Amino acid sequence: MDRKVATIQDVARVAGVSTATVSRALSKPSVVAKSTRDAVLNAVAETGYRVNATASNLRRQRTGTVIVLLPNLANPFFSQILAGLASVLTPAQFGLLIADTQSGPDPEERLRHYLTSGQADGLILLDGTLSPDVISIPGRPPVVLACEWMGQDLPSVRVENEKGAALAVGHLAQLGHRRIGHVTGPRGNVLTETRLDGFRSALGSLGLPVREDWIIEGDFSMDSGAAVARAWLALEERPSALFLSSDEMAVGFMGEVQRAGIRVPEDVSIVGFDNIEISQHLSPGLTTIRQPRTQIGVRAAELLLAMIETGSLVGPSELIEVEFIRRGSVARPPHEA
Amino acid sequence: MDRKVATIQDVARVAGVSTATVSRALSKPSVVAKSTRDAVLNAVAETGYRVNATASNLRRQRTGTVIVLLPNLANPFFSQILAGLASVLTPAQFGLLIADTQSGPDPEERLRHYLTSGQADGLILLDGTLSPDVISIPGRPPVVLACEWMGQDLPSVRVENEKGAALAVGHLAQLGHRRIGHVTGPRGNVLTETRLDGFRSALGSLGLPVREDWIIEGDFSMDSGAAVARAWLALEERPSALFLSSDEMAVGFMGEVQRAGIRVPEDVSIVGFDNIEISQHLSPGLTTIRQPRTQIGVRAAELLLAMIETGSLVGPSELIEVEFIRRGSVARPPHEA
DNA sequence: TCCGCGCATGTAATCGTTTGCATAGGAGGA
DNA sequence: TCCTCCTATGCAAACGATTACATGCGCGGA
Repeated sequence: MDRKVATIQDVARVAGVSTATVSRALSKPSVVAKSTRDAVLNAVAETGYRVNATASNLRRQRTGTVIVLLPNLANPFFSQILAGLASVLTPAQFGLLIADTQSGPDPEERLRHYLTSGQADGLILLDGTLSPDVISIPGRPPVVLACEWMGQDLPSVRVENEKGAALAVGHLAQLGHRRIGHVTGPRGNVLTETRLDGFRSALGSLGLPVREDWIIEGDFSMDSGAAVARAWLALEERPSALFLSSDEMAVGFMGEVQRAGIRVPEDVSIVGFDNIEISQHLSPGLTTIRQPRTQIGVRAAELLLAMIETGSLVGPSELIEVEFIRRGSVARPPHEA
Repeated sequence: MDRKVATIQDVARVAGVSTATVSRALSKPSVVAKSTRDAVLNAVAETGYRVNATASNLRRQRTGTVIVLLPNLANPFFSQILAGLASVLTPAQFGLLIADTQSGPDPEERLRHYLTSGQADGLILLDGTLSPDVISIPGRPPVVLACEWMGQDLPSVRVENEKGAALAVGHLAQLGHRRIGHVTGPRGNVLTETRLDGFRSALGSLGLPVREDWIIEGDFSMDSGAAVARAWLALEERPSALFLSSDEMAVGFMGEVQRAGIRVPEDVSIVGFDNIEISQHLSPGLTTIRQPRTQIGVRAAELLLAMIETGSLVGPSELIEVEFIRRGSVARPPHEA
């Protein structure tokens, strides 16, 4: 009896109806009579039937797969967004094809490949470095951006990056800091540029000078934070406070300067961005801008599902709020009032 | 011409052969004559044909999907293993269905569900807390454990956990520590138990006493590390060195005691386990046992692919080596010689 | 010259669902 | 009573690939 998995045929036989009715009873229950619906459900229970997703997908001309393109899976920031994605996509019976753009040679080419291969019903882009040109490919599946992306009006989930930068700078200025520096992500990345813009205009509106030599390029990683710390230590004139475009860089920076004997926050104030889990466990705790990462993933997945459902290539965008979180890594500046 | 995606029929027509020949030319090139093979390949190039994975899967009675069951996707430790898995599975045309056991109500039930649903060609288990009973389900797909699992002879990728514990304890003892404590993961978890066993027997073979009140239960998380720190601070008699079963707990512990004014390593020596990225960026750097996480994922995926290939439920197991990494968080004990 | 063997290819069934179209039967209005 | 319309169901054709089996052809040995 149970040597093989039950098919829809078995259910139909047991319930004494046709396979069409079984299919309908399961997918649109409203169109079948209550009595037959019950008979079908009983037969399903009796046979242990589970619909074969592959066959269903084939017939319905979909793949049941969503591709996620991200720069680095090992980065906890992305993996938490991924957790949000999975929590929506998995219950909706979609598989996740994860493509790490760092691991291959040509990310742009990979993106183009996925858009044309018909391997997925939709695409979620977490890599802000990819060029937006490719999305004009005809016949491509719906795409949602879960990171900012320049000048594109694709559906996206965005974060209030400018506001985050303004919150950081505003708090530092309020404490009395006038010499405020910034550590960016890699140039060209949209997160980098938006936060940098926010930083610049926040300084401007507070009447504080923008010192270009205090804007230092990093790449969001802890290693680059440590490298920036060494550069900062070598400056003749140092900013008294630093806003870093990611918590990871802030961690790397703080560790490196502490090992060099600098005290945080007495000698330098530090503000990060992200509120990764570790931020509250450092000594001192890291002041930062919180982004709800899981929520970003959840919303992006919901947006994409809606587009897949309707077969549309356009859709709404979502703005996710940020929040300033004060911890021990900031204080009044050392010398000035 | 290109208004729809090309099917194998189109290729066959263009190449002037049957669909069977096209299929063979692509999947087992050796059985078709060179001339026809070339004709087929040209036709493929001309039409832009890509095999429809869904149809192929249906016919071949597979799903093209591998399910990964892990306790917490947002944990960088697991996401890095996931990166290793993806780097093997994605090129092999397998999708990844990620199931977070924390997000649902009944993990055991979920596992049973996945084993019976026929939704996947294979399963990878990263959650050491799940009970091994379920694997006796008839007709289940192949399973690989990428974490230790008690007394099971399922194919698995294991790490030298006992040896790691021994390395940690050995190093501390060599520095002169005689009062060494241990912070475990959650009880019942296999990693927890193996490392605890390693800790106990290492102390034993060094002739050092095992103080049960110095063995404190955590749950691998930073938060629990901080909680343990508060417990440690409250002890009348404190161990001078602590081996923690995860770097995350060590981070939480170190941050908390530092904020309480304790100096690391002058007042207490700390050794973690994992070598997560942040370990080297802390101040002081965290001494730890390195586990190559990406490699664990890669090997697990390779093992599973081999089993899927051969249709076998058994396979070899793999032992991954660990390495002791000394950083600033350990020193000679404060009082004793 | 004929037979048989093996290689390369074609024919067609099959995987398990979904769904457009056809149909039966019942209700309700004239 | 008859006709119409609607609802619930069945029939059968897809979806696109793979593969067992059949076939045709050429070549070598007897």
